[in-house]
Amino acid sequence: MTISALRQEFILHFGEMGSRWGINRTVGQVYALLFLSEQPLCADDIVGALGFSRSNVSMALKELQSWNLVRLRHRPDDRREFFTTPDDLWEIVRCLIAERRKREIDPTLTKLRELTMTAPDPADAGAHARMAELRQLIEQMTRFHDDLAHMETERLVALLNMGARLGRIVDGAGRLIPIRRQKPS
Amino acid sequence: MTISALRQEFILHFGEMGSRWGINRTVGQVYALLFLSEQPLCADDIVGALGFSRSNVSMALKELQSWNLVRLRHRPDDRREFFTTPDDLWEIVRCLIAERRKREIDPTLTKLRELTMTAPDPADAGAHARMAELRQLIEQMTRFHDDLAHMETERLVALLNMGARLGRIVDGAGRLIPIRRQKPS
DNA sequence: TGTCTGTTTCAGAAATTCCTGAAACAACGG
DNA sequence: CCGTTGTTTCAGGAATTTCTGAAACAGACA
Repeated sequence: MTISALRQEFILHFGEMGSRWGINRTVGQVYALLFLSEQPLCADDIVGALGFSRSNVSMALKELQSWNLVRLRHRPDDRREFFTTPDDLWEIVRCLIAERRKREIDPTLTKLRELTMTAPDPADAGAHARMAELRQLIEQMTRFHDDLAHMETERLVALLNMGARLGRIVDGAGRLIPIRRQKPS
Repeated sequence: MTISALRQEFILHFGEMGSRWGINRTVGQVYALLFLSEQPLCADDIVGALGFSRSNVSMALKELQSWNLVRLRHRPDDRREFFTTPDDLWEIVRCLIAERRKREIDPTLTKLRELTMTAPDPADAGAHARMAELRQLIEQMTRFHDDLAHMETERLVALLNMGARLGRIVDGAGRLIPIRRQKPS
């Protein structure tokens, strides 16, 4: 399979960024390929397009599935598995945030709870307090994320687009300020 | 230097999580140590506490400085450099978000702009459109982040604490709904 | 200038992660 | 039961990243 220069460059970029994003080159490239592809692709399509080994592609697909970043499709009279990415980009963003939280935040929160739930040894009072403070902050942020995660995309996007205007609904002391309907968009 | 079991466990955890967070074990441990420490520490203190080589610690400190996660201190009549983490956790969160954006998002945004600014070759229309869509979404999110980054912490925390109630200020179609002052906290 | 105290750089050793090809496995149809 | 088609596992080689010790560097001061 041959790939246009435009696609090629996008795919290579995702491969390079992969390590910064906590995935590897193969996973990055496979994802980029699927993201751009109009039709679902099977593992061998990907091997043909990117030139990785079959097993490497298999691993990459498994990894992407564990991230919930690809959807599995089947065709009638075809035993092969075909893969796509969700069309809705916001769904992708939600997945990314949820997975990163699961991998990068939750384990630390668990550890912090474990470490701060026991009574503080006086000699460690400072460290204990600092951990408790961190734990509290992370809990506050994850609670907020839980709230947003349940919200419909339209509402989220509306909030997003309010941008700086959001700040106007609370005063400097964090109290709610009554607002009036703005110009309807 | 000897370290209590509580601190030890926190530090080791940060070391292990380091790779998931895009830093390495040394950097993670050094950061954790500084985070817990009541006084500023110099490089040799860190070597003594963690047992890494002097040069490794030097590299780690440089890396932390590039992330803006540590502050440099000097003592009168002492040429050594001492390091601390900011006391304000929200300042740390801001740094983290800003730096991750710079490393993980901005390069991709640049690449997407580069790839989508040229007219689409008809054969690539699909891929071009998908990239444009992604670019637009990222621009929307970074614009939002820019807005929030300028906001004072009190306001941000207030918004954070509103959580799900935030959703009530926009209706399903994304239009602003007038709200009344809630019970003053 | 020489030495003392501290930081930085760098080549290569050590450790880790990534990738491959081969073999094992699994499901299906004849 | 066997062959066909597809997926998964795994040992080990390749590549990358991390870490170290030694040497270079930089500034202060006698």
